[in-house]
Amino acid sequence: MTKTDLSDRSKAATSDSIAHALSLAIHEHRILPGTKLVEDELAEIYGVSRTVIRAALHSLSHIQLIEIRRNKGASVASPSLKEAHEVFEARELLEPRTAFSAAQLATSEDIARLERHIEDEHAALAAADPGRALYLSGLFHNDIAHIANQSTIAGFIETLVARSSLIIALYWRRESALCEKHAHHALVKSIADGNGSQAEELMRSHLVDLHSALDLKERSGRVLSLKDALAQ
Amino acid sequence: MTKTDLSDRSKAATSDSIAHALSLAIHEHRILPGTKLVEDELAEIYGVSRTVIRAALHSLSHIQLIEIRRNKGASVASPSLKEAHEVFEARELLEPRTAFSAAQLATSEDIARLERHIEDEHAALAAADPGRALYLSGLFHNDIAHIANQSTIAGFIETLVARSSLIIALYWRRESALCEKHAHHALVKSIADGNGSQAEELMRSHLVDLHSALDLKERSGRVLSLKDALAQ
DNA sequence: GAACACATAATTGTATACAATACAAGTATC
DNA sequence: GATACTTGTATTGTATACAATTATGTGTTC
Repeated sequence: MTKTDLSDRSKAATSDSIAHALSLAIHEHRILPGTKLVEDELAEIYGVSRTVIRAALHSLSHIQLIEIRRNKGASVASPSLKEAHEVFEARELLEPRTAFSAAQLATSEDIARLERHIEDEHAALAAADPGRALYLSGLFHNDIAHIANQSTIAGFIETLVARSSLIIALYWRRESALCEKHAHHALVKSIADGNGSQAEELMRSHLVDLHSALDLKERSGRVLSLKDALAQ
Repeated sequence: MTKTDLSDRSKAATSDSIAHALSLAIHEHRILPGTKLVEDELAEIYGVSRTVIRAALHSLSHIQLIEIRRNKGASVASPSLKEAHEVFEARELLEPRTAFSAAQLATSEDIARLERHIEDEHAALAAADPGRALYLSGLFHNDIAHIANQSTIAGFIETLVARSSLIIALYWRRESALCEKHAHHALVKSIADGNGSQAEELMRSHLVDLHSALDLKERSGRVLSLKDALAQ
């Protein structure tokens, strides 16, 4: 795949589309924590000027997916262990509530979408694409927050899920992610049944489960070249 | 006060300092919801190019203090009534928890700072500067979140407090803000006593109180000229 | 060979120029 | 007189040029 393919892919890349593409790449662990994001390099990759790259990078820094240090540039954030715990504590505070509300508000359409997420996630795992599975699993949580019709809290959860992806890249312990599938399935079932307090409790235990699957050890963190990582 | 005074005030204005100045002006209701923020105008006021103004505006838009619409520019956000309720619901979910933790972690230094906030707020009210009093009251809440040593959640609360200021500008019903002073005093006392569950409960009822002081009616919303509003 | 100073390159920060878009006012046409 | 069209102005979007800062490499000295 050539450079032209990248820059012409979507006719004119906006800062939003670039931020989204980078975010996706980070979510899917194609770009790992610590990777330097050089403006010129990205500008050439996406076929725009540094101006729009800078806007995209600033967006991502506001949700703490990347870190910008003055005169030093941007790199993919690597949350400390304290931050990692904080993120999951915040999720344990917010998400059980959204699961409760979602159970009361979900339409059959919502349920279908949630089930589709689970299927897609399963397919990604089957296709040996754990990065994509992780991304889809995040979408699942975001979707529940949106079903709960609390866009403010949903926004917070979105950033927490995004940072969770970084945290998982750094501190994940378990090998198999299959544990999640059951949890998500059970959650959807209780939401479909309109059983709010059960959904709340399932979400809480699911998050505690994820939280406890983190470990102190730092991951190796080999870093791909930017161009390869973004050439999807 | 001349234009030069403004642009030379802090030698070289950075996008951060400008974002902070604008944020303060919005907090203190010197700039009201709906006000258009024109880049050229701000660039001249602060003596920098549009480039740095744009960065500042984007920061503020990420915490939803202002709204940027493509090719339409920025204006101070005016949250809908639904958003207003959401913000306070989110605060009712997060802040009682931080109050609880703060009660367990606060040092005597922290307590002193909280008491100083209350005094400053009282002084601002006495000086017939309700905007500043509101800002200081927000700082009080942010401070508690920081004392709780949960920087992730503290960040969320900061944005919620900021948006609360917009909401109060639009939907405030009561005349006197004195009700708050007692609530804040009692909160500090229970935090100083290390009584977590009492602090938690006081915070919850304080927020419910604030929430219930909102009303449907829209406020008049006369808008100052930008230059006057920012010439402090 | 290690530590330092200095020159050079790479990268980010800011200002400015120009292009694209939106808004308003006026003009023509029916 | 109402509507559609055109033109002009204000404002934002993007690219580029240059300044400021940081990183890198090379020699020199001990």
